[in-house]
Amino acid sequence: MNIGTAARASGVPAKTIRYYEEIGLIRPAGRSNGNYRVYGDLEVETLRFIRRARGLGFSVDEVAELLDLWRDRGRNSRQVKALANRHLADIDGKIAGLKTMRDSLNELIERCHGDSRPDCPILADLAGQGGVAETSDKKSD
Amino acid sequence: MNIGTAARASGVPAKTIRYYEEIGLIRPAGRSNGNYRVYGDLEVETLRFIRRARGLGFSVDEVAELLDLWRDRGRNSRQVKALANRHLADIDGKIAGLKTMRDSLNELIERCHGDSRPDCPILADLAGQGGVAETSDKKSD
DNA sequence: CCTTGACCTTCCAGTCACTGGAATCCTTAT
DNA sequence: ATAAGGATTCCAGTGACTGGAAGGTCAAGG
Repeated sequence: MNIGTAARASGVPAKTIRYYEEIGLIRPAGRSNGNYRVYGDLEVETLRFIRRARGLGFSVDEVAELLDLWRDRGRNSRQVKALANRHLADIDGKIAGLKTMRDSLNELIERCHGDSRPDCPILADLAGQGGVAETSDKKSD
Repeated sequence: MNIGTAARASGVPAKTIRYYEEIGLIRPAGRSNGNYRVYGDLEVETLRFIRRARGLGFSVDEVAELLDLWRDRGRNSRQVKALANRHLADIDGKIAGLKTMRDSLNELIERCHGDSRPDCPILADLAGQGGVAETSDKKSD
Protein backbone atom coordinates (compact mmCIF):
# COMPACT_ATOMS: atom_id res chain seq x y z
CA MET A 1 0.00 0.00 0.00
CA ASN A 2 1.06 3.62 -0.57
CA ILE A 3 1.75 6.19 2.09
CA GLY A 4 -1.74 7.74 1.98
CA THR A 5 -3.39 4.41 2.62
CA ALA A 6 -0.95 3.61 5.41
CA ALA A 7 -1.66 7.03 6.87
CA ARG A 8 -5.40 6.40 6.90
CA ALA A 9 -4.93 2.89 8.29
CA SER A 10 -2.62 4.00 11.08
CA GLY A 11 -3.93 7.43 11.92
CA VAL A 12 -0.51 8.97 11.35
CA PRO A 13 -0.42 11.72 8.68
CA ALA A 14 1.62 10.94 5.59
CA LYS A 15 3.81 13.92 6.24
CA THR A 16 4.54 12.66 9.72
CA ILE A 17 5.38 9.18 8.44
CA ARG A 18 7.99 10.68 6.13
CA TYR A 19 9.30 12.71 9.02
CA TYR A 20 9.55 9.60 11.23
CA GLU A 21 11.52 7.92 8.49
CA GLU A 22 13.80 10.89 8.14
CA ILE A 23 14.69 11.01 11.82
CA GLY A 24 15.14 7.25 11.94
CA LEU A 25 12.20 6.36 14.17
CA ILE A 26 11.01 3.91 11.53
CA ARG A 27 13.08 2.12 8.92
CA PRO A 28 13.06 3.47 5.35
CA ALA A 29 10.08 2.04 3.52
CA GLY A 30 10.52 -0.08 0.41
CA ARG A 31 9.95 1.66 -2.91
CA SER A 32 7.78 0.90 -5.92
CA ASN A 33 8.87 1.27 -9.54
CA GLY A 34 7.72 4.86 -9.51
CA ASN A 35 9.67 5.54 -6.33
CA TYR A 36 6.59 5.50 -4.10
CA ARG A 37 7.01 4.27 -0.54
CA VAL A 38 5.40 0.85 -0.01
CA TYR A 39 3.96 -0.30 3.32
CA GLY A 40 2.63 -3.57 4.67
CA ASP A 41 0.56 -4.52 7.69
CA LEU A 42 3.58 -4.68 9.97
CA GLU A 43 4.52 -1.11 9.17
CA VAL A 44 0.97 0.04 9.81
CA GLU A 45 0.97 -1.74 13.14
CA THR A 46 4.22 -0.04 14.07
CA LEU A 47 2.80 3.32 13.10
CA ARG A 48 -0.26 2.69 15.22
CA PHE A 49 1.98 1.75 18.14
CA ILE A 50 3.83 5.00 17.69
CA ARG A 51 0.63 7.02 17.51
CA ARG A 52 -0.67 5.53 20.75
CA ALA A 53 2.62 6.01 22.55
CA ARG A 54 2.77 9.64 21.40
CA GLY A 55 -0.83 9.98 22.54
CA LEU A 56 0.31 9.00 26.02
CA GLY A 57 2.83 11.81 25.85
CA PHE A 58 6.01 9.82 25.34
CA SER A 59 8.69 11.75 23.49
CA VAL A 60 9.91 10.46 20.16
CA ASP A 61 13.08 9.21 21.84
CA GLU A 62 11.07 7.35 24.42
CA VAL A 63 8.90 5.89 21.68
CA ALA A 64 12.07 4.61 20.03
CA GLU A 65 13.00 2.86 23.28
CA LEU A 66 9.51 1.48 23.59
CA LEU A 67 9.67 0.16 20.05
CA ASP A 68 12.97 -1.57 20.77
CA LEU A 69 11.50 -3.12 23.86
CA TRP A 70 8.39 -4.16 21.96
CA ARG A 71 10.46 -5.93 19.33
CA ASP A 72 12.76 -7.53 21.86
CA ARG A 73 11.30 -10.89 22.80
CA GLY A 74 13.83 -11.22 25.61
CA ARG A 75 12.95 -7.92 27.27
CA ASN A 76 11.80 -7.85 30.84
CA SER A 77 8.77 -5.86 31.83
CA ARG A 78 10.75 -4.11 34.55
CA GLN A 79 12.44 -1.97 31.92
CA VAL A 80 9.15 -1.03 30.34
CA LYS A 81 7.60 -0.19 33.67
CA ALA A 82 10.60 1.91 34.67
CA LEU A 83 10.39 3.91 31.47
CA ALA A 84 6.68 4.39 31.92
CA ASN A 85 7.14 5.44 35.52
CA ARG A 86 9.71 8.02 34.59
CA HIS A 87 7.27 9.44 32.11
CA LEU A 88 4.47 9.36 34.64
CA ALA A 89 6.58 11.41 37.03
CA ASP A 90 7.18 13.82 34.20
CA ILE A 91 3.48 14.24 33.56
CA ASP A 92 2.79 14.64 37.25
CA GLY A 93 5.38 17.39 37.40
CA LYS A 94 3.76 19.18 34.53
CA ILE A 95 0.33 18.88 36.07
CA ALA A 96 1.60 20.20 39.39
CA GLY A 97 3.24 23.16 37.68
CA LEU A 98 0.13 23.97 35.72
CA LYS A 99 -2.02 23.70 38.83
CA THR A 100 0.13 26.18 40.69
CA MET A 101 -0.08 28.48 37.73
CA ARG A 102 -3.79 28.01 37.45
CA ASP A 103 -4.43 28.78 41.10
CA SER A 104 -2.29 31.90 41.08
CA LEU A 105 -4.01 33.17 37.99
CA ASN A 106 -7.41 32.28 39.29
CA GLU A 107 -6.82 34.17 42.50
CA LEU A 108 -5.92 37.25 40.53
CA ILE A 109 -8.95 36.89 38.29
CA GLU A 110 -11.29 36.58 41.24
CA ARG A 111 -9.99 39.79 42.69
CA CYS A 112 -10.50 41.68 39.43
CA HIS A 113 -13.75 43.61 39.05
CA GLY A 114 -13.84 43.16 35.31
CA ASP A 115 -15.78 46.33 34.67
CA SER A 116 -15.10 49.67 33.03
CA ARG A 117 -12.73 50.89 35.70
CA PRO A 118 -9.01 50.76 34.96
CA ASP A 119 -7.72 49.41 38.26
CA CYS A 120 -7.01 45.74 38.09
CA PRO A 121 -5.24 43.41 40.52
CA ILE A 122 -3.98 41.29 37.66
CA LEU A 123 -1.93 44.10 36.19
CA ALA A 124 -1.00 45.40 39.62
CA ASP A 125 0.36 42.03 40.61
CA LEU A 126 2.31 41.59 37.40
CA ALA A 127 3.73 45.04 37.94
CA GLY A 128 4.98 43.94 41.33
CA GLN A 129 2.34 45.20 43.71
CA GLY A 130 1.31 41.80 44.98
CA GLY A 131 2.99 38.50 45.51
CA VAL A 132 0.91 35.98 43.62
CA ALA A 133 2.71 36.00 40.30
CA GLU A 134 6.10 36.12 41.94
CA THR A 135 6.22 32.56 43.12
CA SER A 136 4.89 30.76 40.06
CA ASP A 137 8.09 30.76 38.13
CA LYS A 138 8.47 27.19 36.94
CA LYS A 139 8.21 26.26 33.28
CA SER A 140 5.97 23.24 33.42
CA ASP A 141 4.11 23.65 30.14
CA MET B 1 22.90 50.14 33.42
CA ASN B 2 24.14 47.43 31.04
CA ILE B 3 22.24 44.36 29.97
CA GLY B 4 23.82 42.06 32.55
CA THR B 5 22.79 44.32 35.40
CA ALA B 6 19.30 44.67 33.98
CA ALA B 7 19.15 40.90 33.65
CA ARG B 8 20.09 40.41 37.29
CA ALA B 9 17.68 43.13 38.41
CA SER B 10 14.75 41.76 36.42
CA GLY B 11 15.37 38.06 36.51
CA VAL B 12 15.28 37.86 32.72
CA PRO B 13 18.45 36.43 31.14
CA ALA B 14 20.46 38.84 28.98
CA LYS B 15 20.03 36.55 26.02
CA THR B 16 16.29 36.59 26.45
CA ILE B 17 16.22 40.38 26.73
CA ARG B 18 17.96 40.64 23.37
CA TYR B 19 15.50 38.14 21.98
CA TYR B 20 12.54 40.17 23.29
CA GLU B 21 13.97 43.22 21.62
CA GLU B 22 14.43 41.35 18.36
CA ILE B 23 10.84 40.14 18.22
CA GLY B 24 9.53 43.55 19.21
CA LEU B 25 8.15 42.69 22.64
CA ILE B 26 10.21 45.51 24.11
CA ARG B 27 11.48 48.62 22.40
CA PRO B 28 15.10 48.74 21.25
CA ALA B 29 17.26 49.85 24.14
CA GLY B 30 19.37 52.98 23.92
CA ARG B 31 23.05 52.51 23.20
CA SER B 32 26.21 53.70 24.91
CA ASN B 33 29.29 55.01 23.12
CA GLY B 34 30.64 51.52 22.86
CA ASN B 35 27.34 50.25 21.40
CA TYR B 36 26.24 48.62 24.66
CA ARG B 37 22.52 48.49 25.37
CA VAL B 38 21.55 50.86 28.19
CA TYR B 39 18.63 50.30 30.55
CA GLY B 40 16.88 52.31 33.20
CA ASP B 41 14.48 51.47 36.01
CA LEU B 42 11.45 51.61 33.75
CA GLU B 43 12.90 48.99 31.44
CA VAL B 44 13.73 46.74 34.37
CA GLU B 45 10.18 47.11 35.65
CA THR B 46 8.85 46.16 32.25
CA LEU B 47 11.12 43.14 32.12
CA ARG B 48 9.93 42.06 35.53
CA PHE B 49 6.33 42.43 34.40
CA ILE B 50 7.09 40.24 31.43
CA ARG B 51 8.80 37.62 33.55
CA ARG B 52 5.84 37.38 35.89
CA ALA B 53 3.33 37.18 33.05
CA ARG B 54 5.37 34.46 31.35
CA GLY B 55 5.53 32.71 34.71
CA LEU B 56 1.76 32.61 34.70
CA GLY B 57 1.92 30.90 31.33
CA PHE B 58 0.86 33.77 29.11
CA SER B 59 2.27 33.51 25.59
CA VAL B 60 4.56 36.24 24.34
CA ASP B 61 1.71 37.60 22.21
CA GLU B 62 -0.54 37.71 25.23
CA VAL B 63 2.18 39.41 27.23
CA ALA B 64 2.36 42.06 24.52
CA GLU B 65 -1.39 42.66 24.95
CA LEU B 66 -0.99 42.77 28.70
CA LEU B 67 1.81 45.30 28.38
CA ASP B 68 -0.35 47.50 26.15
CA LEU B 69 -3.16 47.31 28.67
CA TRP B 70 -0.78 48.04 31.51
CA ARG B 71 0.48 51.16 29.81
CA ASP B 72 -2.99 52.30 28.78
CA ARG B 73 -4.35 54.48 31.55
CA GLY B 74 -7.78 54.43 29.91
CA ARG B 75 -8.08 50.65 29.82
CA ASN B 76 -10.94 48.94 31.51
CA SER B 77 -10.35 45.95 33.72
CA ARG B 78 -12.93 43.96 31.76
CA GLN B 79 -10.45 43.56 28.93
CA VAL B 80 -7.74 42.35 31.25
CA LYS B 81 -10.04 39.92 32.97
CA ALA B 82 -11.27 38.56 29.66
CA LEU B 83 -7.74 37.93 28.50
CA ALA B 84 -6.87 36.26 31.76
CA ASN B 85 -9.98 34.13 31.63
CA ARG B 86 -9.19 32.95 28.14
CA HIS B 87 -5.78 31.93 29.35
CA LEU B 88 -7.23 30.24 32.40
CA ALA B 89 -9.46 28.13 30.17
CA ASP B 90 -6.39 27.26 28.17
CA ILE B 91 -4.55 26.07 31.24
CA ASP B 92 -7.57 24.12 32.40
CA GLY B 93 -7.70 22.40 29.03
CA LYS B 94 -4.07 21.46 29.28
CA ILE B 95 -4.49 20.14 32.79
CA ALA B 96 -7.50 18.09 31.74
CA GLY B 97 -5.60 16.61 28.80
CA LEU B 98 -2.64 15.74 30.96
CA LYS B 99 -4.87 14.17 33.59
CA THR B 100 -6.49 11.90 31.04
CA MET B 101 -3.07 10.95 29.82
CA ARG B 102 -1.82 10.40 33.31
CA ASP B 103 -4.72 8.17 34.28
CA SER B 104 -4.45 6.04 31.16
CA LEU B 105 -0.74 5.60 31.66
CA ASN B 106 -1.14 4.91 35.34
CA GLU B 107 -3.69 2.20 34.71
CA LEU B 108 -1.28 0.50 32.35
CA ILE B 109 1.57 0.79 34.81
CA GLU B 110 -0.46 -0.69 37.62
CA ARG B 111 -1.26 -3.72 35.52
CA CYS B 112 2.39 -4.28 34.65
CA HIS B 113 4.29 -6.77 36.81
CA GLY B 114 7.58 -4.99 36.35
CA ASP B 115 9.67 -8.12 36.81
CA SER B 116 11.92 -10.24 34.64
CA ARG B 117 9.10 -11.65 32.53
CA PRO B 118 8.59 -10.20 29.06
CA ASP B 119 4.83 -9.88 29.00
CA CYS B 120 3.68 -6.38 29.71
CA PRO B 121 0.27 -4.73 29.44
CA ILE B 122 1.87 -1.42 28.54
CA LEU B 123 3.39 -2.76 25.34
CA ALA B 124 0.36 -4.93 24.65
CA ASP B 125 -1.93 -1.94 24.87
CA LEU B 126 0.25 0.22 22.67
CA ALA B 127 0.32 -2.63 20.18
CA GLY B 128 -3.47 -2.56 20.11
CA GLN B 129 -4.44 -5.35 22.48
CA GLY B 130 -6.25 -3.12 24.93
CA GLY B 131 -8.19 0.06 24.75
CA VAL B 132 -6.56 2.41 27.22
CA ALA B 133 -4.07 4.15 24.94
CA GLU B 134 -6.57 4.39 22.12
CA THR B 135 -8.69 7.14 23.60
CA SER B 136 -6.03 9.50 24.87
CA ASP B 137 -5.24 11.13 21.58
CA LYS B 138 -5.35 14.84 22.27
CA LYS B 139 -2.24 17.02 22.19
CA SER B 140 -2.57 18.88 25.44
CA ASP B 141 1.08 19.22 26.41
C1' DC C 1 51.17 51.53 28.21
C1' DC C 2 49.66 46.96 28.20
C1' DT C 3 47.39 43.12 29.55
C1' DT C 4 43.84 40.55 31.71
C1' DG C 5 39.30 39.38 32.43
C1' DA C 6 34.66 40.44 32.59
C1' DC C 7 31.38 42.09 29.94
C1' DC C 8 29.26 43.27 25.66
C1' DT C 9 28.20 42.80 20.45
C1' DT C 10 26.29 40.11 16.25
C1' DC C 11 25.19 36.04 13.85
C1' DC C 12 24.25 31.20 13.19
C1' DA C 13 22.53 26.84 14.77
C1' DG C 14 19.81 23.81 17.53
C1' DT C 15 15.80 22.52 20.37
C1' DC C 16 10.88 19.47 19.70
C1' DA C 17 7.73 17.39 16.71
C1' DC C 18 5.86 18.37 13.33
C1' DT C 19 3.21 21.25 9.40
C1' DG C 20 2.68 24.05 5.14
C1' DG C 21 3.78 24.92 0.62
C1' DA C 22 6.09 24.84 -3.97
C1' DA C 23 7.65 22.42 -7.93
C1' DT C 24 7.67 18.21 -10.10
C1' DC C 25 6.66 13.24 -11.06
C1' DC C 26 3.59 8.91 -11.23
C1' DT C 27 -0.79 6.43 -11.88
C1' DT C 28 -5.28 5.70 -13.27
C1' DA C 29 -9.48 6.74 -15.51
C1' DT C 30 -12.01 8.90 -19.04
C1' DA D 1 -4.57 12.94 -24.52
C1' DT D 2 -5.64 14.89 -20.55
C1' DA D 3 -7.13 15.65 -16.03
C1' DA D 4 -7.39 14.45 -11.30
C1' DG D 5 -5.43 12.77 -7.42
C1' DG D 6 -1.94 10.81 -5.60
C1' DA D 7 3.17 10.75 -4.67
C1' DT D 8 8.14 12.77 -4.48
C1' DT D 9 11.80 16.17 -2.62
C1' DC D 10 13.25 20.30 -0.50
C1' DC D 11 12.78 24.54 2.07
C1' DA D 12 10.78 27.24 5.60
C1' DG D 13 8.19 28.22 9.73
C1' DT D 14 6.22 27.27 14.40
C1' DG D 15 7.38 29.07 20.11
C1' DA D 16 10.36 30.75 23.02
C1' DC D 17 14.25 30.59 23.82
C1' DT D 18 19.43 28.70 24.50
C1' DG D 19 24.30 27.68 23.22
C1' DG D 20 28.34 28.90 21.08
C1' DA D 21 31.76 31.27 18.12
C1' DA D 22 34.27 35.39 16.77
C1' DG D 23 35.21 39.69 17.94
C1' DG D 24 34.66 44.64 20.29
C1' DT D 25 34.71 47.49 24.93
C1' DC D 26 35.87 48.80 29.52
C1' DA D 27 38.01 49.23 34.10
C1' DA D 28 41.63 47.82 37.04
C1' DG D 29 46.25 46.33 38.07
C1' DG D 30 51.25 45.83 36.95
